[in-house]
Amino acid sequence: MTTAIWLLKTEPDAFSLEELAARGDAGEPWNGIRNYQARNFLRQMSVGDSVLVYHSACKVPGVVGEAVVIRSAYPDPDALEPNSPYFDAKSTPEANRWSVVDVRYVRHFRRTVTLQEIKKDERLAGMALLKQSRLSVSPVTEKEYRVLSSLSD
DNA sequence: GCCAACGTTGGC
DNA sequence: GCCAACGTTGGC
Repeated sequence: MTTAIWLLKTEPDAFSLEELAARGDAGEPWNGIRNYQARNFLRQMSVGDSVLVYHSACKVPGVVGEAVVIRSAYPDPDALEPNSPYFDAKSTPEANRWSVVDVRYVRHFRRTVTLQEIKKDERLAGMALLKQSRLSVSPVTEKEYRVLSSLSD
């Protein structure tokens, strides 16, 4: 099957692309997704899918680089952990509502493609990121990916 | 820090 | 099943 491309948002104050880079080959579980639409996209991800990493709620929001899916969706253990900020009282080991995928760092873009630039570029006008600004996991088309990559050089 | 957008919850 | 109240996201 062909590999898909996704955009994942993260607040760099909480977890940045730099921190993902520091995890090396082990990668990191992309946890804490607590929105059904975002979760459903997580569940569609396959090993090898590309991930664009977007920094939100920061000085210059935008796409900062790239990662890759190294483990497809599995139940999010944090949902069952009472001390976790992501604890969900309605989830049980038998019926965990939430999923997580593991991702590994690939590269930083030479330069950040800012939200401002994305909004200005009519080739990116269809991006799910713009249509649903609060969605933290969204699909990216091949064409959008090519435009974003070229803007990052 | 403000506030618009929008998802979730819960009473009825 | 509707919808008001509430909470969260995230740009600015």
